[in-house]
Amino acid sequence: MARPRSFDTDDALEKAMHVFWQHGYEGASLPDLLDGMGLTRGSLYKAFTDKKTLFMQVLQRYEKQAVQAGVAMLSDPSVPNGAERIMAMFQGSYQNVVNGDDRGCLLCTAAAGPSSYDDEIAKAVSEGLGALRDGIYVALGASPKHATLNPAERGALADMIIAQYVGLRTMARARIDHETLHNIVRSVGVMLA
Amino acid sequence: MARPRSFDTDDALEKAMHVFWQHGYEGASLPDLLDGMGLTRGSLYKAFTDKKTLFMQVLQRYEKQAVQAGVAMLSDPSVPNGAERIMAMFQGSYQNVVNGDDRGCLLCTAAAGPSSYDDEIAKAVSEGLGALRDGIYVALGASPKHATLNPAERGALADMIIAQYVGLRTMARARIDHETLHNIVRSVGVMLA
DNA sequence: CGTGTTTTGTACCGATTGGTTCCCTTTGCT
DNA sequence: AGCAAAGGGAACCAATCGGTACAAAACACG
Repeated sequence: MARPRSFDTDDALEKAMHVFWQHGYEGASLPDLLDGMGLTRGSLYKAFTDKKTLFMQVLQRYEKQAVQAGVAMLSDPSVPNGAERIMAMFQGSYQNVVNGDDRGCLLCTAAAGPSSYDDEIAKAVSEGLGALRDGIYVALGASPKHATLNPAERGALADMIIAQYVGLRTMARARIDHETLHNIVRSVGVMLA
Repeated sequence: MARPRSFDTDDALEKAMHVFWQHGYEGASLPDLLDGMGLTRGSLYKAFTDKKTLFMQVLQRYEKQAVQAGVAMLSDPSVPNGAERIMAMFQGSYQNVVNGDDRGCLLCTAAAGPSSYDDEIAKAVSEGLGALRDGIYVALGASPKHATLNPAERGALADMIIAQYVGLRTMARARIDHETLHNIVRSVGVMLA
């Protein structure tokens, strides 16, 4: 019927995700996105409506990708002890920093930023963190030490662990020294052991 | 010698702090600050050089005020059990939210924002959180259950608790539902008990 | 090989950003 | 009274913000 798109939408979205991941929602300017995605204004607006809509799609993608990866790790049956799965998640976050990636977590950055005034973003962030929390809840069920907790207590514990996770990744983004970050992970391990 | 200032510098700084607290560093525009501080561009730039310098002074003020208040609470001898002091800090943060203040913690917001690319801000944030961490460390020393920990373990535990604190306040800013926030505080209590 | 439809690139838009400059007023001190 | 120093207000600045308009280019289909 007409001229086909010369770029892959999914690929462009992936690139946009990395731009937002690094600069945050407000910190990512149109030129930043254009550069990172490798396309021009006309194409971006035709394909993604506007910056906010693009960010919402990026958030959705991040959830489907990073969050689901975390949830998968948290319900990995090849690690029988759920507490160890949770530890693996924290250690993975720390490893990211050691490997030079101190962008933190896109969701956590958005939580401190646009979530405070934009209801849509707040809702998406809340859902993403909620999914992670549920994954932790499941993992706790596979931990001998915590499986005996009643659901309310176990849920509250999952909420607390999510808070630790948000704290860790936010502090990583702030480039807090590695030793402190390592201590956090280590102490989480002690707490769950 | 010359005309004296018609506004109180300290008072203006206090007002600037609240503007930054609500909007974050990047989110606070000059007009926002001018309105909130009740002065004009000329006066602001003459007294505070520029936005960044103003923010650094605000950060310093926040440390001298909010952080020191937290540290004071954490070393309050009228509460003999240090763990209870830590709990009081978490409960205070939750109470803020219940009372309608969901601005979170200025330091935590800065951690997720400009700290990622501005070394000066990162340093100030790191120092502020460090002071709070040291306060927690001291409080743990006054907790029967934790005083026996060796210094390294106790320090690592303090680091972990700071991460929980950053997480809690960041999630508060993202307007996560009160029940979840309450669960976090409650579970911290269970953990420390 | 047109023709119609869509993408693409660019020029452009008004609004807003942080920051400067200027002039006038107000003050303190001699 | 008069001078020097500083404050206050507003006009002004270039740069950048997110977003739009439009013409040219590229493809699918008859």
